[in-house]
Amino acid sequence: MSSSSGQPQFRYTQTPSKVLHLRNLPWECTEEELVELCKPFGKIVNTKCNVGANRNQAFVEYADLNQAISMVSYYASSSEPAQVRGKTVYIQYSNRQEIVNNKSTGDVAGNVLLVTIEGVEAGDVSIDVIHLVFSAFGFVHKIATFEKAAGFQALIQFTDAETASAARNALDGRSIPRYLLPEHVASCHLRISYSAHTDLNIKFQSHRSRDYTNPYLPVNPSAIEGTLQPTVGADGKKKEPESNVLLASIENMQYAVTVDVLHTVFSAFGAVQKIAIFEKNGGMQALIQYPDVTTAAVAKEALEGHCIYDGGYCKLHLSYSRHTDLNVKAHSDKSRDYTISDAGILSVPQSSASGWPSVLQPASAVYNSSAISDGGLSAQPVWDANQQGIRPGVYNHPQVPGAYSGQTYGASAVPPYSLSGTIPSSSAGLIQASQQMPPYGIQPGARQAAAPPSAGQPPLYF
DNA sequence: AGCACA
Repeated sequence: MSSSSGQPQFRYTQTPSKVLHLRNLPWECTEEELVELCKPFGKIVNTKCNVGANRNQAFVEYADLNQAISMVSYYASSSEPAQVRGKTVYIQYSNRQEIVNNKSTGDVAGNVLLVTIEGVEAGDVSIDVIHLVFSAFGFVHKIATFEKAAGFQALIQFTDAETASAARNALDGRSIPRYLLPEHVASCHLRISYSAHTDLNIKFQSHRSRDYTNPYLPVNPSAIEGTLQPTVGADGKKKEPESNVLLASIENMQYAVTVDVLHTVFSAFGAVQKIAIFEKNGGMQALIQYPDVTTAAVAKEALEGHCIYDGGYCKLHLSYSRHTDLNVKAHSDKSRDYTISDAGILSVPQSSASGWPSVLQPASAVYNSSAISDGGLSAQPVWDANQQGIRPGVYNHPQVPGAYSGQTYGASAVPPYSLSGTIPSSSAGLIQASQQMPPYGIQPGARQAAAPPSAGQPPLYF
């Protein structure tokens, strides 16, 4: 019904409030960054960030209404939009007059944690992965997982409330390391509270529940991975069926990744037919279509976990798409169809039979970061298409023990509790040291908005 | 890019 009183306010008729509503924040935005953005305009008395389905909204409450007004009016007339990590932030008055923070109300510490694993489906995170992550804090007695409206959840029973709270404090708001997750999962944040339970009643060992105190508990036959379950590898990761189309998610995207950049990178393995870029979960993803599965598999194998840019920037995570033929605009800033263009567009050499790219840079340049650090203004191109330096050795050992490489975690006694809400801090160093991808001579973002950090502007993540 | 569910 069309009520006149309870009607949501129209965009341009919002009454000022000392609470501001900020949208389009990066999902990993911290309270500090929020305060940094807002404090020039007045005293901030309260914040609430990572709000909304995508965790990309926030609220900021000023001490005084005029301070909120000054921020809104400043950015209303500013030529530079409000930004956090390069993303334009949209600011408006909240339709509420104060931030309601119910921080852990009635949340009594117990020995059982209720963990909501956000952004994943039940099949994405195995119970073994959950066990691995939480075992770092003490003996995990029992785990029960289930799906609710809130998403995929798990009850995790520890010996006592002290252990449980240690796990909660360390892991709440953080993310399960990527290497423990299927490649298509962009982010996976843990929201942890205490359960009212003290002892879980686990009936069967199954893919949904586990009792580690009772090895004699029967295995539920109906709960064993059956025909409807996705193919699961030995490491418990879901395996997508192979495809000629790769899904790339790009982590730590400090520089603009354009269609052209992706084309350069992925063409090293064969003719790229189509590319489409889109936003998902606040991050960037792209679909890259090859003519065949084999080429896609080679590209996936070679590029997975590698970074487009030196220094851990624009790290690629690849999985097989369900698509086989993309329907994209022939030429836009977010997509390209190379199959219908003029002859000669497929100028990049086909991949050799060995599968190794033929356009790679000599290894000496692998650690040459000039393309980035001098702002892309380097006089000599870092990469020359005519220079056919192939160094397979570089690619034969892209992984280093302990790196986030997907196979080594089982051996590692210490889980990477760099499990940061943003980028695993240890990850950057590993990449820099060993997991680098050759710089394909890409000039970042064609010198557009996303200029690389200059000397006076250090990268954010170090 | 569009208002918080603990």
